[in-house]
Amino acid sequence: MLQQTRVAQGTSYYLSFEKHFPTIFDLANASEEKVLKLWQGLGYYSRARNLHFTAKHIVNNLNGEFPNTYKELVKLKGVGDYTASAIASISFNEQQAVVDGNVYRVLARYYGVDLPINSTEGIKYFKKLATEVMHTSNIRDYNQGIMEFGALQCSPKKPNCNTCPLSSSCVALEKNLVSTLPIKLKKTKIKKRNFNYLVVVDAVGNTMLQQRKGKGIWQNLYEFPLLEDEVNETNIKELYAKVLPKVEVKSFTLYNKDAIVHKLSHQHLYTHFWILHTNAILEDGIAFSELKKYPVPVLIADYIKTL
DNA sequence: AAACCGGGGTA
DNA sequence: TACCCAGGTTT
Repeated sequence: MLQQTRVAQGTSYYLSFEKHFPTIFDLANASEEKVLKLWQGLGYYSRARNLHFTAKHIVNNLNGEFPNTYKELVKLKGVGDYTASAIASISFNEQQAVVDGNVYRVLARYYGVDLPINSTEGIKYFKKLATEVMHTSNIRDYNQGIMEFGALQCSPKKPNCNTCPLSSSCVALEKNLVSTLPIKLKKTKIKKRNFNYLVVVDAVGNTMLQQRKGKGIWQNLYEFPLLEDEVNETNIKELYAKVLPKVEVKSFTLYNKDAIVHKLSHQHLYTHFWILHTNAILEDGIAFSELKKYPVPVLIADYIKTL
């Protein structure tokens, strides 16, 4: 749950999961829709699907017994090197060094390592370095300590070098490289997409949602029928049929003139909502008051709130 | 190796 | 605006 997510952001979700799923059996027996609903707003939804998959795997194939070694943990879907190391060391006292974003920063600065932390070579190098320098006498406290040190003392911006107990032997501080380390390879270019959501209102005031399938963002979450084209007041009358072939629409109303820009880490979504009134009665219509039961992206949840 | 996958906080 | 977050999986 905390992968690429601040503790402060994830805490309320953790408490919610703990309450709804007190045991791994409760999680395994839940529907994916319920798991995604409770995850709504946290992002990186594959984590929720992987968590759910792994809960079912442990219940059905591992006799409900949680793996207790790094080697077995890292086989679980959604569990990589960091998570396996964290669980193995903190929960089971196994000698495994964790390397999260904090540890990369502390090690890169203290030892003056300029290998990119997101390169294949860098990942391998830092794991080896972390393993060599770890304190084995109390691995669980050491691992949590170095992560906390990175979060509070050796922070990404404006680290507290003037009060740092390691300042006398920190290579980055000596060479004036604190602000340049760690080095990270450039991220990929952000793509722009045009989203046009069709909010149907039928004769009895119901609307409809569709579930996102296949690859791409927001897998298995719900949204209004989507047109990903350049849509305007004129061509909407033809284009809508691409997603709503069976619905006869009597009026098209653009809800927001200026695009709502929803920013993901790798995509910017320029979004328009269209209200489509129809005299028909939708077969799979949903009352607007029922929309809150469905797991939806923040973009959709924010729109529903404004209604 | 590079791309993909969210949302929010911070300087 | 740019960067980062108790990363992992897929292409």
